[in-house]
Amino acid sequence: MTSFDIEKMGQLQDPVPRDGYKLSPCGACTVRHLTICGALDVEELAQMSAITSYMELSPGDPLFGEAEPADHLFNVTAGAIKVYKLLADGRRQMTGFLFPGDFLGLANQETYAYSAEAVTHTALCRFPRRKLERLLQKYPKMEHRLLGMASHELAVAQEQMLLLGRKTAREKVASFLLMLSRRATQRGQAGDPVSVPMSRNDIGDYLGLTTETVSRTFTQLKQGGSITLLPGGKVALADRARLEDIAEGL
Amino acid sequence: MTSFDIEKMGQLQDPVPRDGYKLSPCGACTVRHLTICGALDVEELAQMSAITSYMELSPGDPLFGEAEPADHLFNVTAGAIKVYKLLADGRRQMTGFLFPGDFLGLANQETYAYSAEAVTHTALCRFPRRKLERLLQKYPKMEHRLLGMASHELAVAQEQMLLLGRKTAREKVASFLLMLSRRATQRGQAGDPVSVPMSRNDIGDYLGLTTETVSRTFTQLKQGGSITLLPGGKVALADRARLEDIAEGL
DNA sequence: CGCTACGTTGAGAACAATCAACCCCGGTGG
DNA sequence: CCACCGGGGTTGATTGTTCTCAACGTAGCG
Repeated sequence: MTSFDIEKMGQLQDPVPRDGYKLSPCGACTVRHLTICGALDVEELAQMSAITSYMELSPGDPLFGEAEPADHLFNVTAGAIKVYKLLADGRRQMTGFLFPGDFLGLANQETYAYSAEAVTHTALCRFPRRKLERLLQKYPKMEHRLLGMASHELAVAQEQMLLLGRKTAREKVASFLLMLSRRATQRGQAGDPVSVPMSRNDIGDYLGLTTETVSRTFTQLKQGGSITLLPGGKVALADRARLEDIAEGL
Repeated sequence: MTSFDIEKMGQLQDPVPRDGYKLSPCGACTVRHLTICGALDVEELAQMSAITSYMELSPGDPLFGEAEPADHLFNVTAGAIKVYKLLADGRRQMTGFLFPGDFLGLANQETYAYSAEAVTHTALCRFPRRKLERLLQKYPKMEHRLLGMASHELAVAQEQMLLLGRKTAREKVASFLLMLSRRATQRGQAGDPVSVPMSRNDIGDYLGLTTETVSRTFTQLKQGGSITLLPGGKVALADRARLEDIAEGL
């Protein structure tokens, strides 16, 4: 599915208000302040709108693949995207999960360095790379904002390296749940029962573990009283302080 | 040691030519094209020079620590820097090794997100953050270049996540040696015998392994005919094609 | 009403960690 | 001069966390 379908929005995690949506979607965007568009004045926003198209993805739909021409950049407005790299034999490393307000598609090369695929039903804004670059050139403020976002991504990536290289399974899972909770809070969603929309297998590929180990570790944290597993892919952080300690290796 | 000492330069890996060094060091900089300074015209370069100071570090000297105020940014001009994050109990994850032409100190926060320390005798250019930011504001071209560098760092970080999360010890070490070789070539140094200036322990902390496993894996690659260990911390890539295959998991 | 995908749990295997010994080299001081 | 010391590197024996292989339960869907 690549066209914008207002009727489906009701199913999304973060429904966008209908009022004036088609004419000025950015004006109604609830996650604008989180992303590159948050830096813009009215005129700039109008120019962004002019080059933006909208799309939706169903769970499992690919957004783009590694080594494809990097012709577009995207902003997630609802749902969740997973981003990953593969080895020749199929081993997969998730490099990130993206939620509303997150930006993706930055590529130094002419091709994407990773693949992206929808986790849930997802809505995105799409910007043609060439046109966005012209805009960045015209409005250095936007490029400045983008640099800030890239710096932040870099810090997150380094934190993830620490997790992958040096944390135990238990520490990894605790860190993961806290990360999801913090990010949900940042975009104004519930941080305590936290929504965990991705599969155990996806989580494993994000944490450098197998499905089975993730499952066992959830069970272990549950039996230790740190978390409660709720229906609908929700997890209650029964003892957040304890989870924080576990995540830090204490 | 924090002052620039021209007499010591002869000991460095990448001696900087003396001609006109003190007056216009940037003009003589051999790694300028690799970094932010490569985008500049004469006038801009003069302004960069005006805010730049120079420093040297001996092996083991700290450059800055995690959570310190991020008051400066740096450019490595000779030697090697290691960058790492720590867990409370001392577990360490190296997030990168920096060589001549590499840039460090980008921080979204007011504090550094990691620690940096010299591996070998190292020379750096130092830029006060505030002053550099003013320059970036004045010359958007510089900020554009910086965004390109940050995007590249991000791609490198994702590759490293794939390594940490999904590669075996053997694949990690092969990937590491090839990475060192490629980067040496990029900055115009020998790519085969490749210089490996850091300790086994540092390598382990970079690859998410222990010293012993790194050592054993070197031995194994040596006995398999893929590499030869040379004196002076050099490694010959006896069978590069085979190393490439190993690194990719084939 | 099966079928499939996902999650959980168990048993055993494997890879890397840990604990330990030893070597080599360079520096230091008797 | 040389014995001693300490750090880094290598190798060996053993342990242990996580992976692998396998079975089974459950929920959603055709």
